[in-house]
This record gives sequence, C-alpha cells and structure tokens, in this order.
Amino acid sequence: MPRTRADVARTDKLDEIVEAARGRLVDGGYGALSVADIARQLGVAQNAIYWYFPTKDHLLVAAVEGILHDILDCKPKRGAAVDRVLWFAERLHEFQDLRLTIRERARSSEAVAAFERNVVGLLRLLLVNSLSEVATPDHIDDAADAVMALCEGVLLRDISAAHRRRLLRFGIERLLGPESTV
Amino acid sequence: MPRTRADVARTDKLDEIVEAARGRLVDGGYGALSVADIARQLGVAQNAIYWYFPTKDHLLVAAVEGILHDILDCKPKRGAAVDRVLWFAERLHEFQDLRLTIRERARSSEAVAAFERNVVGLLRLLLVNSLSEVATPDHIDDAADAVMALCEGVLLRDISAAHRRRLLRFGIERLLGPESTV
DNA sequence: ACCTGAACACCGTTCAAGT
DNA sequence: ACCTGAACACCGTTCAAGT
Repeated sequence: MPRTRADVARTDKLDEIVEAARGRLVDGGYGALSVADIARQLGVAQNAIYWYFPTKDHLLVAAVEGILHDILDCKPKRGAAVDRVLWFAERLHEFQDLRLTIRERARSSEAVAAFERNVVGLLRLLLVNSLSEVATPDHIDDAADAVMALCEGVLLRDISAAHRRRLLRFGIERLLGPESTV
Repeated sequence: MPRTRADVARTDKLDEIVEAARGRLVDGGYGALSVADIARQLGVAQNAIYWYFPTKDHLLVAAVEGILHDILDCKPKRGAAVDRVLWFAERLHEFQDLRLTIRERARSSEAVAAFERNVVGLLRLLLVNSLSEVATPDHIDDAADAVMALCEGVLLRDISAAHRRRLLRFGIERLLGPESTV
C-alpha cells in the first residue's frame, strides 16, 4: 500500500507494464510477450522496463500472478463434491495454457520455478479444502493429488467441454468413491 | 528406402540435421534448439537447413518423432494391468518435457498441431491395447482416457519417482477397479 | 537439386550517460 | 530514483545468386 506520491506513481507505472504484459500473454501466449514490444506500446525506451523487472521472466511471473488472481477471485460453488471439483476444473481450464508456459519457463528461470511451486501449492490447497468432508483423512492427500492430476491431465487434451466434463465425472467418482455425489 | 546415390546422400544429410536437433532438444529443450546454431555445428550456411525443413517447427517435429520412436522402441512389460500402466507411465515420463513443448508450439504451428494429434492418438492406442482385458468394452474408452489423463497430470508435477508411482497406483486401482491388480 | 552471402526485422539484455 | 541512446550478440526467415 503506497503512502507517498512517488510510490503511487511507481505503482501506476508498474501496473501499466503488467497490464500490457497480461494483454500480450492472454492473446498470444509467451511467444507474444515481448519486452521491446511493450516498451514500444508504452512509449518508453526498451530498457526502461528493466528498471522495474530484472528479467522478462520476472515480468511473466507478475503478469501470470494477476491473471490467476482474477480467475480464482470468485466464490466457489456449493453442492456435491463432484460438482465442486468440476467447478474447480473449469477455473483450471482457463489457466491451463499459462500453467504450461510456467512449467516450460521454470526450466531456465529460478524465479518462475519458485512461482510454479507456489501456484501448485495454492491450487492443491483449494482442492484439499473442497474435499475435506468426502475423503477420509488418511487418503485425502493422495485423493487430492490424484484428482488434481486427473484435472490437469484432462485439461491437457484439446477436447470439447462436454467430453471434458464426462471424463472428469467418470474419474472423480471413481477416485473419490460413491459418497462424492452426495 | 533410398535407391540412388543422391538419395543416400540426402538421407545422410537429413539425419545429420535431425541428430543435431535431437541433441539440442534433449539437453536444453526448445529454447536450446536453434537453426543458426545447428548450421554452425554442421559447418553450413544458416539457410542451408531450410532446404530440408521449411520451418524450425518442422525440424522440431522430425526430431521429436525420432526421440519418441526410440522411447517406445522396447517390448512392453507383461503382468498385471496396473504394472503395465506403470511401465507405460515411465515411458511417458521420459517424453513429458517434449510433450509440453509440442503442446506449446502447436498453438502457432499447424505442422506441430497435426503431429500432436498423431502422438496423442498413438499413445492412447497403446494404452487401450494394454487395458483391453481389464476394462469392460463400454467403459474402455473413458477408462483409457481417464488413466492417460491421470498419467499426464501426475507427470506434470515435479515429484520423486516413488511419490509418482504411489499416486499412479492409487489412481489406477480406483479408475480400473480391483481386477486391475490380477 | 543444393548451397552460399547478405540482408531483414526482430529479440533480451547491458552499459554509460543523463536528470 | 528513473529513464534514454546506443550498442551487443543473438534469433528465424527470405532473396538473389551461384554450381
């Protein structure tokens, strides 16, 4: 939370950069994210961006952080466990392309790798919470991991939304047991 | 199968390029795959590569095709269904990084997109075959898709081999039913 | 058919210099 | 603290020209 005028200005400029990055990222993925191009759009020198972000991958992290925050920023659905997981999978689906970008960039950037660990932990936590009453405590970790893997694996495929839901339903009911539909 | 001397020479040069590409790809992923760099290594002009491959992504496909072929080129394991799937998952694990590269590049290259469809179909077929006796025919498609999604999702995570096997075992047994361990 | 030389239009990143 | 100008060392791809 900024206090001085300078801090406000700094935050504004930072936001401007991140917003531009988000636009590029949502439209065309990592390949469309260009520091030089963003600088051009904002009317500053290329290296001006480097005052705020030491590296392109740091900018990537900031942008993805914002996007993910917006995706998760809505009240989770209520209902049977299977429906809550399906809702979770829908959110994950919106994030899937960037999830893979993060995974790829984590190879060469420690900053992205650290961010990826945070993201996976966060998503897993959300899933565990929504499963707490349906899985027995001694199986909840494996169940959450398996369901999350199923979601991510299903989302990896380029199939129709209906097929996706059918597959997830099939898998979730078997992974969580019959009480998941209550 | 080449007949003339010219064809032999052509195949040799093609192989040389693809081998160089495979090396870069295995070592450092897509980021380390550089047409210019390969040309440098082979001692030819950069654009010489473009006589054989119209685009960097076509070279990528050729290289990944070879790598995948080598990975799958060993007799599948025999035993209980769960063990066969675990063996399959091990093969998939070796391929996982490139699987994601393919997925990413498929966005901007139709050649890669077509190749991805082939790969997914092939892997799915291998899995269905090894599940044919354990799943009932009316569920075999969903079961294969769910197991494959589970595998790919598990492999997406950066966890230990032991944790990976435990998760897969947990998931497979539930997705395929108790008869999968026979 | 196969390859070279040279260029084009980009990149991410860095350095010295300005205010 | 914040930004510019200019450069460095790369890219993928294309074109005209050679053999």
